[in-house]
Amino acid sequence: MPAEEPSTRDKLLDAFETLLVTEGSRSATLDNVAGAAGVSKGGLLYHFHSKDDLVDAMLSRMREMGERDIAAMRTAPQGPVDYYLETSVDSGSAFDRALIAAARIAQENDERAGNALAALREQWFAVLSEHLGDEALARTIQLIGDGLYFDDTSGFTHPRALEHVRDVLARLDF
Amino acid sequence: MPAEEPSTRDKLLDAFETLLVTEGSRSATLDNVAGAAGVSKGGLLYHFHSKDDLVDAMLSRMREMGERDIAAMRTAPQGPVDYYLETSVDSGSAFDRALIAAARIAQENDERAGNALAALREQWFAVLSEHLGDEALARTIQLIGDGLYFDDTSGFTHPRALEHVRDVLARLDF
DNA sequence: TCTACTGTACCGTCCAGCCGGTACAGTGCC
DNA sequence: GGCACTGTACCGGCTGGACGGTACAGTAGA
Repeated sequence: MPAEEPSTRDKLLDAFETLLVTEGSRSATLDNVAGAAGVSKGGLLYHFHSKDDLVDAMLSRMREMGERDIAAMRTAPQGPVDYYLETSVDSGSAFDRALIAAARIAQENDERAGNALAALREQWFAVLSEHLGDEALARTIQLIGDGLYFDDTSGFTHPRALEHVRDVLARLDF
Repeated sequence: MPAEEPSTRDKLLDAFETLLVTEGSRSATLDNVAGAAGVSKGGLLYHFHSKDDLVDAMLSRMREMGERDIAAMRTAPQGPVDYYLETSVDSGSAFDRALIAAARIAQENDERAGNALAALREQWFAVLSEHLGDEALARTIQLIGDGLYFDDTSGFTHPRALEHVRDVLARLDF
């Protein structure tokens, strides 16, 4: 089937996230978001009554994707650890973009974004910890995942980072 | 000797960093920075001709602290690995604050900040890699450090994170 | 007719940067 | 010592533009 054209509402959320990720929160203005989505400012404010509304909607969409991600992690054929690490290297997926966007919002002292991210992190940790039966190792792997994320979002990505991590983790044979 | 009162110039840089770290780049306006430093906006602009100037000065100060940090890491009694991990858990030091502030600036697509951070990271990696003689392990440890940083700056800190990392690294007996 | 917009015209506030001024500690010179 | 002047450190009012948000009239398609 042909890829369905996303709704204007989703295009606006996509544009908001993309601006946050690629240019930071100062560039994510209503005018810029509307422009990037190919919509007028009036059109944006038709769908979202305020910037806060836009943030809420973005976080809701992220939570939904988060639930699907946790489920996928639990049932991943390569196991949760490898699934987690792989998806921590920014694949450019919609979920990754949403996560980074939420982190940007959280940095501006936004509790909603902070809480949403914290909740997700707890779930990831729970799956890792449950699977490994080793809290220290689960914590360490989550830290490595955080590092991979941080590097990607800061432009410090090393092409062989994931390979190196796998190499080291293999020595621990858990 | 009594603690010397920092110069107005340094107070302004401190205030700029603190605002970036605690409230994000949107709050780090010239008015807010001046106010937080107990100076008028005119006073701020006497010392720094523009916001760009303020960023340049902040990065210069960070680079100086960075050189001292790399030197300290090389000669640390507990070894560079532990030194690196310990200082990755935000101690609230001036250097930590500068690093986080620079990361915030870098997120707004600022090449100067991005390059300054990248240069520092290369040096940290070089010391780790040299000391360990193991690129994969050095990379992994740097990722863990990045994760510790990311968590701290995002409010996700786990009190026993460092302890857990030490536990896992001990199993690798390098 | 209803939904989903466009486009324009605003408003009040915030923001970066500019500029005229003030205070005051020196410094050179008669 | 007295005067003229310089440089440093700062104040605070102002401007032009950006920003979030409001209001509303119009329109194209289902």
